[in-house]
Amino acid sequence: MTLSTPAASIANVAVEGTAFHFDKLYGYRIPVELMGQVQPGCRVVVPFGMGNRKRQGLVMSLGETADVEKIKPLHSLLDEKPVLSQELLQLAAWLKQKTYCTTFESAKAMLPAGINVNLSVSYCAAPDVDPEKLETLSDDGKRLVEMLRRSRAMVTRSRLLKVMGLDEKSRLPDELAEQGVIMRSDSAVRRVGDLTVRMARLCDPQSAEELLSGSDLTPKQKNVVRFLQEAGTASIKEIGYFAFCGPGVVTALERKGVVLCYQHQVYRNPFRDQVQGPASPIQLTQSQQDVFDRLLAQIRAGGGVSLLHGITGSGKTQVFLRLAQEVVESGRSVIVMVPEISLTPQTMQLFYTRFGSRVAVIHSGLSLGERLDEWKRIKNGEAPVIVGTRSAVFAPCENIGLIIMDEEQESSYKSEAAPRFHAKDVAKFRAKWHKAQLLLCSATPSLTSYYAAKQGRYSLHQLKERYGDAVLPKVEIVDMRGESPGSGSISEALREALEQNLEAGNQSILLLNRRGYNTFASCLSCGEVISCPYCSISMTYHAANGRLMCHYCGHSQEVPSVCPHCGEGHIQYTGFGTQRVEQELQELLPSARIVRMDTDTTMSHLSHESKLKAFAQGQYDIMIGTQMVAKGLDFEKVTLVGVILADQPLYNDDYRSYERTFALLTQVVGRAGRRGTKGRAIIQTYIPDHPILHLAAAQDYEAFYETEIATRKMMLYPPFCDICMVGFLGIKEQKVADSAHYFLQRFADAASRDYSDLPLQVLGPAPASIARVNGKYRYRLIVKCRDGRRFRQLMALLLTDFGKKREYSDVTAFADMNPEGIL
DNA sequence: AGCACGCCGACT
DNA sequence: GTCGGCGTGCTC
Repeated sequence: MTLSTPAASIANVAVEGTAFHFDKLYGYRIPVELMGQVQPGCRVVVPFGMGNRKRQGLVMSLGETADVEKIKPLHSLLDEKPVLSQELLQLAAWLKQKTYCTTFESAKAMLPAGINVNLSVSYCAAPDVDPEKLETLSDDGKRLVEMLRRSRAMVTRSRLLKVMGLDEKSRLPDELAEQGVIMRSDSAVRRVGDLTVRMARLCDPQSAEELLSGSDLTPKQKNVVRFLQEAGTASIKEIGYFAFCGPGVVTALERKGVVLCYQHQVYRNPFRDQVQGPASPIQLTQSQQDVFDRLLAQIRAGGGVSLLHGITGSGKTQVFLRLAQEVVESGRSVIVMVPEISLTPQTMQLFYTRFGSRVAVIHSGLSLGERLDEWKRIKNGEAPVIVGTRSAVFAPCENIGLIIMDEEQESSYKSEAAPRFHAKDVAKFRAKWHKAQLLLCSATPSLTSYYAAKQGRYSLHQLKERYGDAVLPKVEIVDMRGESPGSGSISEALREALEQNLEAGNQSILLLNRRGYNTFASCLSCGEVISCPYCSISMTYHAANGRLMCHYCGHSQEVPSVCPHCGEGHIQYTGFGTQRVEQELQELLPSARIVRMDTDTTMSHLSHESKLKAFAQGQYDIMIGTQMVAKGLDFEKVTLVGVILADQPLYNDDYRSYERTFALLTQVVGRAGRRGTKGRAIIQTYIPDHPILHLAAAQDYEAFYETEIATRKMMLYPPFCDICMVGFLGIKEQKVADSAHYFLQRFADAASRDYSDLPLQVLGPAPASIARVNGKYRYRLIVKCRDGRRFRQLMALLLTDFGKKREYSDVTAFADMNPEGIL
């Protein structure tokens, strides 16, 4: 007989709500009753910290341990089947390393929000409490116990505190629970339930006649039996409808053992208004066919990363569809990512026509329930084609053959909240795991991707001809300095072109860059611009609700009648809003039917979609709007595109502003004249000599790339380095600034000692360009570096140290690798 | 972050 | 002498 303690089975758990500096896997003993059921990828509830508060966790792995002493048991198991596969668990661990978040945060990004549980705490009165003990309680305590006794049921913590008028952080209920006068219970409540339907059938169809002739059943019950005899099986709802009875009758029959009821899970259907049309065979042009052949060969040879550079209108989508078809036929899944929600319905439609219900869609516009259902369909292998935005990259597929990322340069593929990942990196991880193909596509690839392709790290494919007989539009640059002052935002040349186009019965698109076109409210007397009380940014006037809104925190307020600064004068709106341009345009062309597309009005995505549809059907002549008009679907009758002012984006103090401007102009210009007719594009600007405008006008990506890559190399910007932004966030500005300096100090120390081998360059700390958001001050540090293992080790160390620093406990620090927009 | 433990001052 | 401040350390 040995004296050593037997090793216990433990689960290594990623716990929710840990901070980065104490995030690790915590070991929990698996209680006997859960033995064999707890698997990696299952969610659990665990006691955490000295208070043993219940927290959600995710089992990352199983193991054994000898020191049974300090280990706690799991509280409960939330999933019978793992919700994350081994692959996604590994991905979660990798994301933590790569993006400096907690393991649970990584995992959370992979799960549909609806699967999440709310760990709620509730209380009820304890039975048989010694009345003497009650006497010792505080007044609030007595009141609380009395209240719980009266309600005689479980009361949630939040409701209890509200009714009692206590603070959210009050410890009173827990203290009372410790004293045993009330009882506490932690339970996990699913936020969204499965949508199930109660179905019924006869237990024994043979005996139906017997039952009908007998007198055991009431007339209504006999009706139900008669109906089920014919129908076989039906939902309770259907029975109610056809047998003319309420659900109670069926329940009674169930009790008598006549019918059998069961739950049937149905999926909510986000395709409600999609039509599965006739799928005509895809005809590829010669160059499309060449690209297709090469990509297919690559997929069959075990995958890799490739970049498809196809000019606008070259029919990339046709190639996607054919590839997807091949991959699905070989029994593997396809993930198709698009940058914006407003593009999902159109892409979905294309795929839906071909693959029907085997397509699943994932984006933030779906309800929680819909997302949950789509997630399940994918997990059950019912939907091998997934179309969606950034989060679709985490689709729970088992066997991926192809991942397509359309418009790969788009900033929406980068997450700006923890986990701060880029979907491209995640896609690379998954493609490698599955030996799948990652296909990046764009008419204007990011410099980084094109560089990688030129270096031979990605295979490069080009589509240089427009599809069909479409030709590239003729582009004119209009010098706005030549326009008579006060004539508004539309030049004579543009007005004329719009008029001609209108008379010819063709459609036009006008692009406004959002920046610089906000409508500010300012005071005529003192000139003060009204700004958000929580953020250092001007408020924008919204005609839709007649209020001022802050684009950063969403705060909205009435337009003040007197200036809050000088106390008098009149408030006036300045700037050119989309509304303003629309109005101006309407005056110039009274007969034109104009539709406006705004990204920032509080319109639902549904109305975006219907507006796009109406425009496509020719119900409008001119569409005017921000960025998103550049990315809509193909409008056949659009032959003129106007860019109201192409200056603003060039002045952004971001190293990528040229890249973005070039991409935007190329895209919007490409909208003109897609079939047959030669299109025309007019770019208005105050800086007509700027080379970027001419490169965009010429649609010459190659030349743009060459000039831009030279600058990047000289100035040391990506792809020649990585940029790591360290952000500091807190209420007290001085504290935030101090903490940033402290961090820099520690950083410099490490860089000159243990990490002197790393090539590093640090800028800052400086207040972020929007120094205050939501009442919190922000400072940032920019680090030029190489995102490698050593650097990540250093950054993780520094963040961990910072987290432990008590002095700066009210400042949060985070790192964001290659952020889009440097705040 | 959130909670318990522990070592000093103000107070019944 | 005790209640309660918040500085310090830990979270299986």
